[in-house]
Amino acid sequence: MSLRYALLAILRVGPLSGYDLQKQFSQSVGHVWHAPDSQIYPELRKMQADGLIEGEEQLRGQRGMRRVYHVTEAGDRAYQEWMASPLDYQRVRDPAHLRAAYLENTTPEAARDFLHRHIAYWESELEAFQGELDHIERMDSMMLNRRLAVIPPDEHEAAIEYKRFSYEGLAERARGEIAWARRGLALVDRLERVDAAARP
Amino acid sequence: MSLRYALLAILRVGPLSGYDLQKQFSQSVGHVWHAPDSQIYPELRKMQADGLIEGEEQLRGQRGMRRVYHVTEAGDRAYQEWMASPLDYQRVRDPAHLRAAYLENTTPEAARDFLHRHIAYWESELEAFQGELDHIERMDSMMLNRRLAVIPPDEHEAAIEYKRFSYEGLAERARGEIAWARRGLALVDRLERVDAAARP
DNA sequence: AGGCTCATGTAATCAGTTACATGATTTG
DNA sequence: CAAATCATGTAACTGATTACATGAGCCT
Repeated sequence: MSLRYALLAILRVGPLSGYDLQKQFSQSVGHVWHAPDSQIYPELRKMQADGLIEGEEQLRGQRGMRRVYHVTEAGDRAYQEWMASPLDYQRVRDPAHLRAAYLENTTPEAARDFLHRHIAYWESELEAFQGELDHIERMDSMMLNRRLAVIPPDEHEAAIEYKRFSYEGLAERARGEIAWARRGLALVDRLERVDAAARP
Repeated sequence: MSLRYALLAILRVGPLSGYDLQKQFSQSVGHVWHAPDSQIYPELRKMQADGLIEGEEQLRGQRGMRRVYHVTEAGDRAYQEWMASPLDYQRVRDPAHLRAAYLENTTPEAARDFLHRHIAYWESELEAFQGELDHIERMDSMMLNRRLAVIPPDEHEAAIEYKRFSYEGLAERARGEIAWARRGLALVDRLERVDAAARP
């Protein structure tokens, strides 16, 4: 149920159309919370029905139309309440560690393949996180600048630091996953040697 | 869709009733993949319909009944195929890092509260992982011993080592989250001091 | 007799994924 | 005029959550 709060967080900075929101999502916040357009549009409608946001229809050209949403007072309150409420941690459901726990059930080749893919996946994630951190460092993140434009200068540091804090946490997790999978590869090698020694 | 493979992984070791399976789940594998009984029973029925497992009705006392499932050849094949196929990484959806990225939108108190809860959550997870690692170390894990009983002795080491590998990865992640949240607490403090200095 | 554990589910709902569907506007 | 991008959705399905529902057997 965090989707609506993710949307509110972005909309609070300033009104956006569903389309623009979706773009922002796939960039910045998308690294933390993915949502396809087919989920965003209906959710915006529901949020409007719940009074959290309001949509304003704007004409684009002759017949083109777009709906620009802004956060209502009730929406802002709901967001604040969410920020101050305890997060509900959903139960673990970790396919990678599930598979890792049973790697002896497959061939060394399949085990290595799994671990190589795990490394590739987290390396690409890490690259994305690093990219965001670079944006923050160079202050050219579209999102961040939009946000900084609407808050007083003495709050800029906090906005920047928390964003960095969040992405550094993600980057560290990615590095941890990569290091873990590399140790896994070493383990596969070692067990294969043990196995070869046992049956000459 | 990993639930059925998690169930197969446990059932492959030996036949179990839905009830026993659920118990095993909530212990060992449950740390990696949570599933409530209301999901396990229907899934077992579906797996039977798909020919992956077979259930045998057993009487318990006069009228009591239990269905003991075992993996079919087709189920074993499906499991092997899954183990050799690339894992599908579902998109990120991380409420904690989402909130962290926007902590400047709330009060220092709420920010600290969030971080304290994050630490408490991951400390309890870490304790569970450590507990499992201790079981593995002392070789008194119910699950592990069940597994070791049905595989040849020269494969014992692999079974043990992969389990350790998996849980060590989880424990490390937990430690990472704790360290990250502690740095977050220090950041909240620092920003509060900056803020206090700015408006005397 | 009462409480615990064994044992098995159904029903309603929600969140998310995938595929499909359509059309206007801008830019080269 | 064609292609890219702007713009908005619907429909079918899957996987997971929550709440409800029931009853037998075992131990004290």
